[in-house]
Amino acid sequence: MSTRNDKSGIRQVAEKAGVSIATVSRVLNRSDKVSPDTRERVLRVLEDSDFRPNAAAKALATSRTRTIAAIIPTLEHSIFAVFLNAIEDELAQAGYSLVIATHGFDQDVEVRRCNEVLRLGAEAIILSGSQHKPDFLRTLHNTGVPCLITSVYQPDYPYPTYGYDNRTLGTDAIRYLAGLGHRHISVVHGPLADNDRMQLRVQGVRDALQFVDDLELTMHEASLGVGGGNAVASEWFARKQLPEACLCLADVLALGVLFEAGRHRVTVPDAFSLMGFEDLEWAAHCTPKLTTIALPAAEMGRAAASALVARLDREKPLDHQLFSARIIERDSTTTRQR
Amino acid sequence: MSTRNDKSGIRQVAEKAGVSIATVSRVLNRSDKVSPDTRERVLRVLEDSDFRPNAAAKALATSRTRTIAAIIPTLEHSIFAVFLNAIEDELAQAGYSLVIATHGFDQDVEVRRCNEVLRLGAEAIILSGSQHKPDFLRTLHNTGVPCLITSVYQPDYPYPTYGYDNRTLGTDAIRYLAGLGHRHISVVHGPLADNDRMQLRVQGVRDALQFVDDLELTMHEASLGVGGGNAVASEWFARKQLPEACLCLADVLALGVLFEAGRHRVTVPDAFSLMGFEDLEWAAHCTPKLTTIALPAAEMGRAAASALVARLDREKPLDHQLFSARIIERDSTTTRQR
DNA sequence: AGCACCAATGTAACCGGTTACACCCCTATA
DNA sequence: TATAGGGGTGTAACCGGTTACATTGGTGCT
Repeated sequence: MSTRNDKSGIRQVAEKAGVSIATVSRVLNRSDKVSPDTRERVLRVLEDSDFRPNAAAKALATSRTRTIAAIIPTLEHSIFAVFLNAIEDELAQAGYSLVIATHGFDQDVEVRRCNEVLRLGAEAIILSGSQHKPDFLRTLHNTGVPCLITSVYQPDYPYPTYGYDNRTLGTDAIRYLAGLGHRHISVVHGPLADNDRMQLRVQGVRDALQFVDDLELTMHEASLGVGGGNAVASEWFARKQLPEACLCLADVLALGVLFEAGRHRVTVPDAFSLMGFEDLEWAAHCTPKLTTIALPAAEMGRAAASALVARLDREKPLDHQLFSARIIERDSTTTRQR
Repeated sequence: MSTRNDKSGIRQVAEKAGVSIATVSRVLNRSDKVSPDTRERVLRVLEDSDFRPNAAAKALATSRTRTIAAIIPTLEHSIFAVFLNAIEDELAQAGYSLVIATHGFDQDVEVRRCNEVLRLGAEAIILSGSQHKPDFLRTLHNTGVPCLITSVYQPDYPYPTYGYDNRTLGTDAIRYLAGLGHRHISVVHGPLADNDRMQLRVQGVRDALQFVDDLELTMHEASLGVGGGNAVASEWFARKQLPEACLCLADVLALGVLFEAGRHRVTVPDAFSLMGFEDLEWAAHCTPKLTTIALPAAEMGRAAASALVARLDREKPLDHQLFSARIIERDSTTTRQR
């Protein structure tokens, strides 16, 4: 129940323990050359004086803040939440703190937010996606602050990427559906502006045209949410023209399509095969259970965090890393009955 | 393309502009007494020298970090993501940064994480729920760091709460269902341990017994996820005993119940009325559209953030604030046919 | 005894800003 | 003309740690 105005700093502790501030600092940090009994004495004082080291002072003296920033589009897509949760957990274990900044898919805001966290002292930056304001990455690189691009994997990219091969996965998804006998596939994707992950998936989908004969694709853009999926499917019902198969490039879109189908008393996969992308928590529990591509977001977050920690603590250079996503076959897809 | 080793600090800027560091600092902060032309000159130098003020130094000198921390159970429940997104946005506008720490519903971890962010220099803390480790709040209060309890509203609580009246909302939900003629209601809730919001809702549900005659409640605990809802409903189908109405104290649980019903070719609300709690994005888009209680999480986050900013910037004292949630009647509930 | 050496500890400079106070110079007033 | 007043600016102390270097005292060797 210490009263106010103790101003318990390292100097107060030093005085109480009858040693110099240097010794206290040494006890606080490396066990470096401090005699056992002195250490004991200092530790004892440290115990009951509620000393809380001033991070700003420490940061100023050492030029280390032990803070890493993640700059993401939004927290409201669960996939980012899962990703960040893993990062936060991993960083906490390594004694680092996470600062989160969101930009709402706006590249200008992203630059602004990045400058803010840099000013704040972030020692490393986790970015999402490879598409950024021109020069942004170069400028960032010039600051000397390590930076990791996540959610995409592009080994030829000038900065290290940790992520999935969104493009190939898009192709894989179509090939999978084609393998079930589907040739006319409706693809529902989210807004493409400022979202390169989505763009890559779409590109991958288009690539499939080269591999699959007689393939016909119909693209639909929808807002990234269950409502977006609803809207697209609702169109189909309005014109009474259902797809043979539907690939949604985000699980939430698939959920929207699924619900809309239910609203029209149409069941999946009887009426059409439905496939998602991401494998969010509910995908394994919906009806029918959703066939989708499992993105190991948590694993990626964990790896990104520990790579940056290794970079900062042990100078370990950053490299690209691919996280393999795989198709999870569940009940929402079926072979085409001819 | 500034080369390395510029070490652009306030002293370098001062030198380049031919003024003293005090003047640069003055230009950087309040417009306080600096002659227009001097300011102009300094600003010009500031322009092309990529000067980035050192936040640690500033924090050390001013004892201000302009950082606020939010300590929440997990990012993986969308409701928290929505909440944080709003906080982050609001803080960014006020020039504050948000540090996020999660504790995974573990009170000991919560204390630990709180100490970390405090050490890091958080000037205010946003907590979730009123249930914490004994003495935690008192100790926190003794540090002098303003703290806001969110997600609950308890005007008699010794620390300011910003939130909903979870208990009354629980009662309201049951009364609403009772009003539709339902008397035998199955209530599905998430784990109660270390989650007082859930406990309050359950308590509120029980309170309803005093207001509604012949009311019969059956409580079911489930893990907080779609899978949890599945499991509970699956039991009902296994023993072929469906509820007349089902209240899920979290939307995800309702989603699980809904999907399980679909799996057994049972439609809602024909077979039973289903009601959720939270109003997540998809609730307005599922089939049937879910009747639920809309928690204004974003509004609450925004208000919490700006209250703390007002407290820090203008000494405005914190108080309790109630956010009214209301029942959104949609299609998953119906009157009981006798 | 004298000396080298080393471990333990203290002193003080330093990190990069902020800001109290001193100072200078110019104008208004007596 | 002497003086007070005040705006603009600079000097230096300070924030609370870290750490290079100095200092001290003890041990082992010749």
